[in-house]
Amino acid sequence: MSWRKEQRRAERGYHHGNLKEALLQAALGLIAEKGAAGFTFADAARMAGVSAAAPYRHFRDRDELLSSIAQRGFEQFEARLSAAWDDGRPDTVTAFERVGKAYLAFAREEPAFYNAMFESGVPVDANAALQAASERAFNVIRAAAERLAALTPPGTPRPPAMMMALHIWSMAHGVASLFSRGDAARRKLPMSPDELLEAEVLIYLRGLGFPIDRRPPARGAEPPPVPPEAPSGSGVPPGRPWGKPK
Amino acid sequence: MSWRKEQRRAERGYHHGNLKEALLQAALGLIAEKGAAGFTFADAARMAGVSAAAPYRHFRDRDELLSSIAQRGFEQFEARLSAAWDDGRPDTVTAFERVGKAYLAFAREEPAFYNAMFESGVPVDANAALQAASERAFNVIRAAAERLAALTPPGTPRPPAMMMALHIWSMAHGVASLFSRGDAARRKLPMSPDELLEAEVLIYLRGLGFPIDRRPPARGAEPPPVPPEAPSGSGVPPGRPWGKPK
DNA sequence: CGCCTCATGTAAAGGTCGTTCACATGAGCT
DNA sequence: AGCTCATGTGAACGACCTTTACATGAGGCG
Repeated sequence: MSWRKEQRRAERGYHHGNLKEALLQAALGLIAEKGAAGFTFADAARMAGVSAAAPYRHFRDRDELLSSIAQRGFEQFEARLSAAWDDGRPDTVTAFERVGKAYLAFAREEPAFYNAMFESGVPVDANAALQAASERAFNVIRAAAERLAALTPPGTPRPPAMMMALHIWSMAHGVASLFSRGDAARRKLPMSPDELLEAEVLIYLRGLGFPIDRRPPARGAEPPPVPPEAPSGSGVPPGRPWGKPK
Repeated sequence: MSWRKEQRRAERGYHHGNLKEALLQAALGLIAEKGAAGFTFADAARMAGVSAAAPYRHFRDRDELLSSIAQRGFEQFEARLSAAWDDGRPDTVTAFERVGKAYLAFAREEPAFYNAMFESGVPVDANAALQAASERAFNVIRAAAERLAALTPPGTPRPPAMMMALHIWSMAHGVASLFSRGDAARRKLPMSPDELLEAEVLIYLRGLGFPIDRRPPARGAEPPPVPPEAPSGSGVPPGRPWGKPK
C-alpha cells in the first residue's frame, strides 16, 4: 500500500530537491495523456513521489501550474517558429511557408503544450509573464508578415502586416484545432492538415497579389523556389496552389 | 438551510415533470458563465431543484449531458448557417460572406453552445447523433463552397469545393477561437473579428480568381454587390479587400 | 562544532464532485 | 382499487482541491 511512498522517500530523503521541475514534467506527461481537463494536481504529486500538499509550496494552485506550462509552451513555440522563419531565408515566401508548417508540427508534436496554451481555459492575461511570452511568439509571425508585406508586387496595394499576421495565425490555429489535434476534434479529410494549410496560405498570398504558383514540391530536389524575391508581373497568374485535380 | 429544497419540492411535487429539459437549460446557463470545464453536474441538479442523483435518470453521466448540448448546438448552428446562406441569394459571394459572419455571430452569441461543441473536449465521434449533427452543419458550408467553386471565372482552374469548405471553416474557427470568444483568448486587435474574417475570406477568394473588390460596405445602402454572378475578366484586379489604409 | 531558522515536506481534515445503490413516490394503465 | 415502472431521494464511496498545524533537515552563524 504505502511502502512504495516510504521507499521513494528513502531514495530521495525528506526533501525532494527539485520538486518544482519534477511537477512541471509530470504535469506535461499527464496533460499529453489525458488533456488539460483530465489532468490532476494530485496525480502530478503522486508521480513526483510527494504528498498531495507539497505542490502548494511551489504553485499557488492548480491553475498556476497550468499557466506555468502554458508559458513554457509559448517560449518553446516562439523558438520553433523563429527557427522555422530563419530570418526569411532562403526567400521570404518559402520561409513563410515553413513557419506555417512549424505551427502545425508544434501542435502535433507537443500536444501537452498546445493544449495548455490554447485549450486549457487558462486566460492569456492571467499572468503578465504568460501574456508576454504569448506576445513574443506572435511577434515572430508578425515580423514575418512585415517582411512579406514589404514585398507586395508593384501595382498592388500593400496590406497591413498586422492584419496579415492575424490572418495567418487564425488559419494555422483553425487547421490545428479542427483537424490536427488529438483524437478529440479529428474529422476525415481529403488531404493532410499540412497540405490543407499550405494550400490555404498560398491561395491567400495569391489573393494579396503575390505571384504564387506552386504545386506540392516534388519530393527530393528543391526547385528554385518562386521567381526569387522581386516579383515581376502584377496581377495573379492562373496557377494551382493546391494538388493536382484528381 | 434545506427548507429551500423542501419549498421547491412543495411547489412541484415529488416528480419534476420535465427534468431532462430543465437540466439542459441549467447546464447551458452554467457553461455560459463558467465554461464547460467549470460546469458541474451537481450544480445543474441544484439549479433544477432536484437531488444530485436525479440527473442520472436522464443522462448516463456528465459527459452525456455535455454531448447532448453539443448536439443541440450543432443543430442550431446548422440552422443559423443555413439561414445566412439563404441558398445563395442575392448572389453567391454576398451570401457566402454572410455565412462567415453568421459563424462568428454564433460563436459570440451562443458561447455555451460553441464551448460545448468545440472546446469541451467532447469527441465528435462520441455519439452517432452528435457526429451526424456536426456533419450536417459542415455540409452547409460545403454546399456553399460547391456553388462558389462552380463560379470560378473562366481561365482559372476550379478549386475542389471540399478544400474550399475546409479552408473557410478553418478561418472562421480560427478567428472565433482566438479573437471572438469569452474573456479567455481575447487579444487586442486593430479591427473587429468580423472585419478580420471578412477581409481574410475576401483575400482568399481573390486568390482563387474571384474578381473581388469590396471595401467595408457603406452602412445603409447595399451597393450592387459584385458584378453580378458571371464574372468577366480573368486575373485578379488590384482592389483592396481590407479597410482603407489609414 | 552546535544551534537556529526557514524553505520544503507531511498528515489530517473540510468541502465539493461524480457516481452508485437501495429505497420512496406517484402517474397512468388495467 | 391496485400494480408497475419511470422518476426522484438519501446515504455512502472514493477522488480531488485546498488549508492548517506540525515535522524535517540544509545552510548560515556564532
